[in-house]
Amino acid sequence: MVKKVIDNGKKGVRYNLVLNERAHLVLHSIIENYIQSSEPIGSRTLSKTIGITLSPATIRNIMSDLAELGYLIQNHTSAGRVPTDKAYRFYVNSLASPPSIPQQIKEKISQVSNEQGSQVEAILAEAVRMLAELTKFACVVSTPKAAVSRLQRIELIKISEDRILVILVTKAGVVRDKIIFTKDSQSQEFLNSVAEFLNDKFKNHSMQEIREEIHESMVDDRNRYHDLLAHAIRLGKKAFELNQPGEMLIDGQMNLLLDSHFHEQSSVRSLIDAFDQKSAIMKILDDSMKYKGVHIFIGIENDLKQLQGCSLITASYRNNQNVLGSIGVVGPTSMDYKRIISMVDYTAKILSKTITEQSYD
Amino acid sequence: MVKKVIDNGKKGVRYNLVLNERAHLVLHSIIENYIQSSEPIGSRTLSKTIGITLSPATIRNIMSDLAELGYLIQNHTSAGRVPTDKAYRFYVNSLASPPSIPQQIKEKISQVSNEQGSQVEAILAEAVRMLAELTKFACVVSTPKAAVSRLQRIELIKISEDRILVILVTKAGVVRDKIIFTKDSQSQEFLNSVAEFLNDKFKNHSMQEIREEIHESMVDDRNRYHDLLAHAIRLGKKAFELNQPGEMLIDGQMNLLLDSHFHEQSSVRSLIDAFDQKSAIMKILDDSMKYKGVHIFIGIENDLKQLQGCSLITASYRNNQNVLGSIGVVGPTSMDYKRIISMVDYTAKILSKTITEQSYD
DNA sequence: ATTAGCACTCATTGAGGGTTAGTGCTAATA
DNA sequence: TATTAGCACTAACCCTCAATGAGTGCTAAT
Repeated sequence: MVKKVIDNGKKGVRYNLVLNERAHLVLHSIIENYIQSSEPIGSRTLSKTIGITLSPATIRNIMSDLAELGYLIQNHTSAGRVPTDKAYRFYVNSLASPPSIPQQIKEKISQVSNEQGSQVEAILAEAVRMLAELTKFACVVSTPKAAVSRLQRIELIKISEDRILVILVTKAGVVRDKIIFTKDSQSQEFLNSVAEFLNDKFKNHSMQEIREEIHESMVDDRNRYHDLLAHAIRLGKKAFELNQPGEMLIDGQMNLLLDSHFHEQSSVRSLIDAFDQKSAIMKILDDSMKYKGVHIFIGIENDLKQLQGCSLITASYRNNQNVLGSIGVVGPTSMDYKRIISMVDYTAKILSKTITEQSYD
Repeated sequence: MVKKVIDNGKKGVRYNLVLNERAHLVLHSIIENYIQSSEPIGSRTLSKTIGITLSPATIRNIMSDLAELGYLIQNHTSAGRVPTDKAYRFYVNSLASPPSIPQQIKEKISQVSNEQGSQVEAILAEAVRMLAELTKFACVVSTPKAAVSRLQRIELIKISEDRILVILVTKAGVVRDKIIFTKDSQSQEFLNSVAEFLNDKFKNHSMQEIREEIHESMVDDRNRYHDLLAHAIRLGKKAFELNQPGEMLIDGQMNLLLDSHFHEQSSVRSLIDAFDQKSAIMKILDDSMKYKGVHIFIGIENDLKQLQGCSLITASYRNNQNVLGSIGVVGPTSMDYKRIISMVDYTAKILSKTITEQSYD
């Protein structure tokens, strides 16, 4: 491991692995140039576009240092330099929190579901589509986690002798339905009573809480002898368990295929598979819900192999009470971070606002 | 327009524009070769692979005739021949109704939702995904038309002072929900009565019928003075109107992009747009519901410009009572028709079987 | 009616050569 | 001592050109 010493500007004082201001500027400039052109940046080109006057030779020296420090690589001896993932990390860290965003884009994003009475899923679908259209990359959004969302109402509908359709409406405005089976057939009237009972008892509780409370009720022996209660517990257990794993909406996958960065590589196939499986990307979105504001995963930082040529930019959205989910953009590591970050950030904000307004409170 | 006369085999008798048996064989062979190799077929190659002994020169003569009749084209003078859309039409017409299908594939398709209690949408999603995986093309399926499906149950849920969540469960097993607005706030109890009234009156009626009956009730002045009835009619009108336009599920679009046939052309972008808009493809699926069994749209036969490089193979699925929707494959005109037709046909059959079993009757 | 033979066409491939954008190193310079 | 000019060197890119090969259409022989 080579440890290169670079002058930090102050005469006589030297630090290991610290770049001076000029080196920062050069690196910054290389990255922005590369993001624009997608072509290796040479010393000559750079000396023209960079603000200060600096000869190609000097730039070459600096570039050589940056390369040794792992910020740049050369594809072959006589080619320009290309930023590494480390360089992009440096770059995004140096960006001020969400860069400004053109008014025009703002207005476009704001159009996401100003229509009254849209369901949450529809709003999310529209948002992810809009974001894909604006960014020209693939976009994903996770639907509100069932576990944290609060019950608005439950309905039990008898659809055949042994099947009951359960409909759960959450405060966040999501409707979920599933079918459960019973051995002993119940009348619709009885089911209505059971549903009413569950509504009374669990309205405004989170799914997580409900599951726990039901579990507690089950261990309490006394409840067994109360017919309605016993059925309510038994059906409730089935109704609230295993609320299907968090869903994810995807849009604009096509954009990636048409993007020259991916077109060249043969790794397209595996990238698509990653999207098909969903679970891995879902995990990243879940992760990102922990962070406040925009969060960025760059290339190699992704656990998932197939995503290592990509960067993910995510932001969580929420209603009054909870963080509900996360929206994100998947693109090449050399994407225009400033632009995309501001879009993701703003979209998440609009999403939060819209969903809060539509909440059933 | 040249009218070529070809010997039909019987000495001395000649018909206009009728191919003799040998010409049929040659055309058939060219098409099957081309489907396999995707490369222009030359006379030499063909004379080797075709069953009967026929010199390249003879084949050249026949090919020349076929070209004049519009079954083959040459990209340039010294290239082999390529089948036209007309040739594919000839080919599929000559195929016996659904070709046989390997047991292995059969079993795979049969796995589509043997899981109990799946919702129709989930079954369709699984079927379309399976078909995309097997065919390696893009696949689409239209969800059951709301208009023809019969009401199993309606629920009205008050979610805020001015919003009511309507849930419609159809016999076909589809759950639809939407939000309607009211000016005058009603209690949940009252909504329950209204729902009960609507259930009594309209259960087993098709959406189409219900809309008509409601319309009739509205013009009957006497109903205005009955409070429950008046509300039921008013809410019912909103609840049953404009059941969102038929949905369509898509899977495997990526397969098209990775397919060499499309990769070459620059028309990929417009094809994607066609999928994004959905409406045009939806229309074709709707069309195809009229036909019994498999139906095939080849290249130029498609009204939609963007689809003219493609063939669509569709088959409708149904339950006991109605044709519900249509499932289809979109691929290049040079697809392996035998293989795809059998798969689409079998998938539609399995789909019909599964959905009939899951129907709420 | 069929086929062998021949001249011709055109896409594809690979080699050679010039051009260009880039590098690293060294010596001169401010 | 930091910066820069100069120079030799590299490798991708592009152009041209010739050889190759799969294919054709036409004509004459079978």
